[in-house]
Amino acid sequence: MAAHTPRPVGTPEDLGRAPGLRERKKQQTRDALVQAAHLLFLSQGFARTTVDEIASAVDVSQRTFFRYFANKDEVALAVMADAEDYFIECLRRRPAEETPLQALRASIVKAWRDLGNARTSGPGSISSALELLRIIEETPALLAAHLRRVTEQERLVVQVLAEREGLDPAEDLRPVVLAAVFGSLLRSAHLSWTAEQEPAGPEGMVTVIERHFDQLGPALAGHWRS
Amino acid sequence: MAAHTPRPVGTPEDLGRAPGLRERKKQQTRDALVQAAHLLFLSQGFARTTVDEIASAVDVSQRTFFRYFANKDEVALAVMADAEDYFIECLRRRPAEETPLQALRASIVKAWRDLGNARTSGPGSISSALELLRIIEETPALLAAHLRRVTEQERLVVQVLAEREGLDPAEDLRPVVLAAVFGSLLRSAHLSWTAEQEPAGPEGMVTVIERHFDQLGPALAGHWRS
DNA sequence: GAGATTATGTCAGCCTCTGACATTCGGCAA
DNA sequence: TTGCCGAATGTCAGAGGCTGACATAATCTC
Repeated sequence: MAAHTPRPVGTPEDLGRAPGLRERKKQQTRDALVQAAHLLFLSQGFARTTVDEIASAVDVSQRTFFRYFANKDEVALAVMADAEDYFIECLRRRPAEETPLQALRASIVKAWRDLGNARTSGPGSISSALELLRIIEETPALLAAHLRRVTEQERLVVQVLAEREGLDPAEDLRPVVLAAVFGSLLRSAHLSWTAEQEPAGPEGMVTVIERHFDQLGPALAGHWRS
Repeated sequence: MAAHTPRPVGTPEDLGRAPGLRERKKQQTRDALVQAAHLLFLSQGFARTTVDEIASAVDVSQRTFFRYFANKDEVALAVMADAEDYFIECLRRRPAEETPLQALRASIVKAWRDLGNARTSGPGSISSALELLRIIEETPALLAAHLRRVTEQERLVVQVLAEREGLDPAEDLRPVVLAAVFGSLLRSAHLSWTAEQEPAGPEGMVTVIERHFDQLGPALAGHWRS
C-alpha cells in the first residue's frame, strides 16, 4: 500500500484493465470503512466515535485505518470529496461559448443532478453526502477540515477557468476572484440548505444553489434599500 | 477562571473600571502565552512545537494553557482574531450613505491601516499577525481552523450589513451573498500577499486588497477574452 | 483577618496519530 | 505448482493533544 494512500483516482491507464484481487480488496475495505464511519457518526456523532470503533466494526486494526485515511476527518469527508472531483470533471467539459460564470453554474447543477440520479444508497451515495453535510456543519473540527478542502478545490477551479479562457492566473486576478466568489456562494447555499427545511435531496440542493446565484447581481449592485 | 475562557472582549461595564490584580495577572499570562507560542511557532514551526514547550516557556502548567486556549490552534489565531474584531467595529461605524460594498472596502482598509499605526511590536502587534498569516497558510491544521473562524466572522458581517440596510437576513439573501463574496475576496488577497513578494507590512496588504476589489466587477462581467 | 471565589498545579487517563518491525497475502514467473 | 517479491496488515510502543477530578494557593470581599 502506497505511503499515506491518497484517495483512489482513476488514472487513464486504469481504464478497461481488470483490477486484481488485491486492488478489489483494498477498495472493499476502504468502502467498508467509509460506510461504518458514516453510520457511527450519524448515530453517535463525530466526536463520540473513536477510530478504534470504526476499525473494529470493519475488523481491521486501527493502524490499518490510518493507512487508508490520514486522519479521522478524512473518512468523514471522503464522499464529499468524490462529489467535488466529479464537479471539476463537469466544469472541464463545458462548452467554450459559455461565460465563466455560466459554466460554473451549469457544472454545479449538472454535478448534483447526475450524482442524484446515480447510486441512491450505499457508501458513495449522494444522500449519504447530504446527511454528512449536516454533521459537518455542526462539528467544528469537521467544518474546518471541510473548508480547507473546499479552498483547495478552488485552486483547481482557478486553473480550469484560466485554461478555458486562455489566460495566466498569475497575471490576471479574474479567475481567482471568480473562483473565490463561486466557492463562497456554494457554501452559503449549503448552509441555507442544512439550516432551513429546504426540499431534501439533491434536487432541493439545486434549487437552493440557483436561488443564490440569482442573488449575485443584486447583492453587488449599489444600495439595497428599495 | 470561567470555563473554557473565551477571548477577553471588553464588555460595556468594564469601561472605566480599574481591573483588579487578578484580572491584570490573567491578561499578563495570556499575553505571555501568545507571545511565547508565537516565537516558538516562527522558529520551529507549528507542528514541531508542543504545548508543553509553550507552557513551560511561560512557567505555567500544561493544564493552565488549556484553560486559556481551547486548543493549540487557538493560541496561534489569537492575534488575527483580535484584528478581525476591530474590523467589525470599523464596519459598524461606517456612514449609512455608503453602499454595502463600499462600506466593506473602507472598513477593511481602515482596519489594516489603524492596526498598522498602532503598536508595532509585542504580542498583539500587527506585524505579528502578518508573520502568522504565513505560518497559517502553510500549516493545514491551522489553515482549517482559520477558515472556520473567518466564516464565523462572516456571520457577524451578515448581521451588521442587514442591520445597516434595515432588512431581515432570513428573508433577503443579499447580505449573505455579499458577506461570502467579501470573505473570499479577502482570503485570496491574503493568499496572494503571502505568496508573492508583495510590499510587506500592513500597507502592502492594503494594496493587495484594493487590487482584488478592483477585479470584482471585471471578474463577474461576461466573457474575459478581450 | 476569615471565608468565599477563582486561578493554578498535579495526576491519571483517553484518544489521535506515527514509526518500526514482524507477518501474511496476492501477483507473477520459472 | 512452487517459490519468490512486494504490498497490505497486524502488533507494539510511544509521543502529543486534551479533559475531568481533586487539592492547593492566590486574590477578593466584607
